[in-house]
Amino acid sequence: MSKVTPIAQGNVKVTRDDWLLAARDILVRRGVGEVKILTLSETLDVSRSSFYWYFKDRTELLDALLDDWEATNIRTIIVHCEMQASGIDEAACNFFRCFVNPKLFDQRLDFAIREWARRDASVRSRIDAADDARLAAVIAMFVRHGYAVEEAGWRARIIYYMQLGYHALEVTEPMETRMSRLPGYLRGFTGRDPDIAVITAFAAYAEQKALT
Amino acid sequence: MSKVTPIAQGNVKVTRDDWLLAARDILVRRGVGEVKILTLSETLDVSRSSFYWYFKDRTELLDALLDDWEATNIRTIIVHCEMQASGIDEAACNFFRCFVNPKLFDQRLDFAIREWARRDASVRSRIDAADDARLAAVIAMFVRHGYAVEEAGWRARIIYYMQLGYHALEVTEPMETRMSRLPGYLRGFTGRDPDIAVITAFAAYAEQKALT
DNA sequence: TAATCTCTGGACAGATATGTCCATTGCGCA
DNA sequence: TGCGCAATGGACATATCTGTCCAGAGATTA
Repeated sequence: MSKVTPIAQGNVKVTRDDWLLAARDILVRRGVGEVKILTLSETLDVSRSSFYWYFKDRTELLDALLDDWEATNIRTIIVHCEMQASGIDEAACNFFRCFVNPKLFDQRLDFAIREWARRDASVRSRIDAADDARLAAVIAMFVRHGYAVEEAGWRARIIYYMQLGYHALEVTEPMETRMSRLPGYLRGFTGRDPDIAVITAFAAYAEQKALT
Repeated sequence: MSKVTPIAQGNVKVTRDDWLLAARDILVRRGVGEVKILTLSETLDVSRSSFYWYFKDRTELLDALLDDWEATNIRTIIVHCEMQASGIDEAACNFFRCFVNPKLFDQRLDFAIREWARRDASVRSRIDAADDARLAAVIAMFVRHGYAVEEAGWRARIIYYMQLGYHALEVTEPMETRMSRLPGYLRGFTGRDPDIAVITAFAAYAEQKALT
């Protein structure tokens, strides 16, 4: 009687995706090093051996996580840069909206991968390729709106770096505080989303004429 | 004869600082998770027990690394922001020079700490405090050069984020490539240092009048 | 020379991972 | 109802890392 239903409450089967999701959660919150089969099996309330039915070994799981990341965080940015837009301001807003929407682009996942890359050369080269591809898309966006390639490359780097740095901080201050820091001439834009602050910062910058 | 001189070549004593330096090296290159006493003892070619003479346990070593980081990477930025300067451009250059000089500010160490913070709340609060202190110094710099507090806070964030993002990428492209991407009107500034590119980018931006 | 202090090596115990093997459960289907 | 297979649990072997204990090597000092 003490072992009637091992699959107690949920009675739902643990799928490959469950392992993957749990792993991704740990990856994001604690880093690759903490993605351990033992830990995952405990959160899923399943024995470790079950893992080896779905995956050959830990490496196969990690590879799947990388693929998952590429699907989420690369294509999205590129697509958003290529969206139809009437002017550079609108185009830039497309870009930033995707960067800022956790359903489209998971910045914490992105940083978890960056950390991972520091100790794994193959991951390093994959994220380098990702950065290149994204940057190329942003550059193309500027070029499409009339900037010379040289100038476009420069501007693309400024906003891309700025956006990464913004996320690197994992800014957690409440919306009101952040809003109150905005200069008056930007506050009109900020009704919708706290992170729109970054968008408007760039939009204001982009409005400037190139220096000569 | 097989064990004559255990302390083979160097014959130099392993000091507490040796442990600390080795640990810091691993921390920067591989992350906290890889800072292991066993690994360190192997690189130092000494038995593990020696470690416990200098440190109570692994935690004490990690605490020491945190203190080391605070001494290196916080005070420096603040001091450089407070340096005497004739105008905002010169002041900003002071700020960026320190950010860019690995002897004054180790950005890889900074990111290693950020990664660590993701899985340790106490580290999280220390790096949050560090970011606050640095940002406050940059804001003060702008204020000292005539910007209103609100505007200063805004500008400080833009350059601080941008600088972090620049480092997040661990940019490794050769100097010529990077230089060739600079727009002509900036290229005049770039004789001295590859990373001056970032400085001039900001300097150009800072020259702009506030929008109204 | 002898006593003392600093530091190190090696043995031991215990915690935490990974991966393998195999018996067994329970669901879908003939 | 019973068969077969997808999926799981539990035991086992092994690796890696931490921390403790203690004997003892070397240098320093009395």
